[in-house]
Amino acid sequence: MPRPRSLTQGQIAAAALAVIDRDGLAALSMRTVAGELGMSTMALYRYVGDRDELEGLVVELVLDGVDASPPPGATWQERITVLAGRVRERVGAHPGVVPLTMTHRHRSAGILRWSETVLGVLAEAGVEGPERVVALRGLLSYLIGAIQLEHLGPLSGEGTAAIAGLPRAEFPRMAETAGHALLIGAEEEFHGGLAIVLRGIAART
Amino acid sequence: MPRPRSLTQGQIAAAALAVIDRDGLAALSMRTVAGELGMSTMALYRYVGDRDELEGLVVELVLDGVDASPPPGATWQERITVLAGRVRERVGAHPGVVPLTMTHRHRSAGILRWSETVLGVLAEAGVEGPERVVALRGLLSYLIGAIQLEHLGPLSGEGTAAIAGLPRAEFPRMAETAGHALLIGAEEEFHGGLAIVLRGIAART
DNA sequence: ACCTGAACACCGTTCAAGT
DNA sequence: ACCTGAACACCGTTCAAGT
Repeated sequence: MPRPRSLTQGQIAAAALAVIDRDGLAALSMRTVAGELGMSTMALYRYVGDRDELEGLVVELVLDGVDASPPPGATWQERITVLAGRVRERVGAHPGVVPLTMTHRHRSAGILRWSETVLGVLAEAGVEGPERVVALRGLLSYLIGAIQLEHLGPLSGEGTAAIAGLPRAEFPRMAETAGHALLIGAEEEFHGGLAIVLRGIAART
Repeated sequence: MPRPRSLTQGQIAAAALAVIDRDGLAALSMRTVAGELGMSTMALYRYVGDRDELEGLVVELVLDGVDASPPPGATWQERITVLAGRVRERVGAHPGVVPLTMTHRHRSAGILRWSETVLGVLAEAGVEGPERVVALRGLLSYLIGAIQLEHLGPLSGEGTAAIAGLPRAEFPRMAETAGHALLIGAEEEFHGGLAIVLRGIAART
């Protein structure tokens, strides 16, 4: 652990995030971040152990920006929806960091506070014990998958193009489904899937 | 597109997968794969356009191994559970490729056949039209998130350690939940979350 | 025609040297 | 004490040359 002087770890993270937002994740390197800060490459190592830690700081910066305060909403379903939407919007504002969020997610105190709030709402819904663990992890799994699907899935329409070119005889349902898929926006899709998970939590045996 | 002679793209993919399985994803490079095949680095470019395409071939090799045939099961829920389990097992057998599956998923014809089968089961369940699109994407989102959480989440217990060290006063629910989480295995967690999604699909309005 | 090695422009990181 | 640039061991990929 180095002892920062002229800069804070937060400023390092902000510079790295600026590089990612402007030039994409592929452009992130110790050299580009140092350049963004107007310092030598090696000076970075005074604030950060290695590249992995730098990535962790970026994820922390993004996820700490997620509002973890008790959400509005008449029902617990509405409140969870607000909470899930906050993560989706925050991460969606920095799509370049999406591939980093999975591996470095645990470093954010903000996302832990967010999880605490989610657990509180689940408790209000009457979900207790191990059932609540499964509900939280299920919710988290959906959230992670949905956000990745939204931002890394199509890759400039390559996926939908592949499906469109499928032989109808062999893939009758996929062809039919592709037609419907065009009518559904990302927002609607996300909330439709989330509604499934929420109904599943509500309809517990 | 080069014209392979002595080797097929499948053999290239198998060599790359062998490197990943043995030494991890970080060890994957054009040089190590070429070495695995006993050929010069540049000879690889006769079979593959670039590194990105090589990664795509590996994902294809893994996902094409997913059985897409009509699954056994008395109810549609059981049949979807079997289908989801096949993906989880196949990917879980090669955890190093997990980070690659998201970006290259669309290249696999096997996963398209799998999706076709899933859509067929959803149709048997009476899920139709845009609702079926949302159900498939929701299921896929859960599957992606759950598999990633299982294989990239803790990172050698770092995550659970972070949660265990949380101040109880500020995170009462997380502390309580962490205790329950220890009692639940990965298998149970996966199927518990999947059951939530399936109940949500069944309980549609 | 197929394959090769040298070379180029990048990486992350180490280390000895500067102030 | 803090910061620097050269250097090392890697990358992916280009290209001219070999058979």
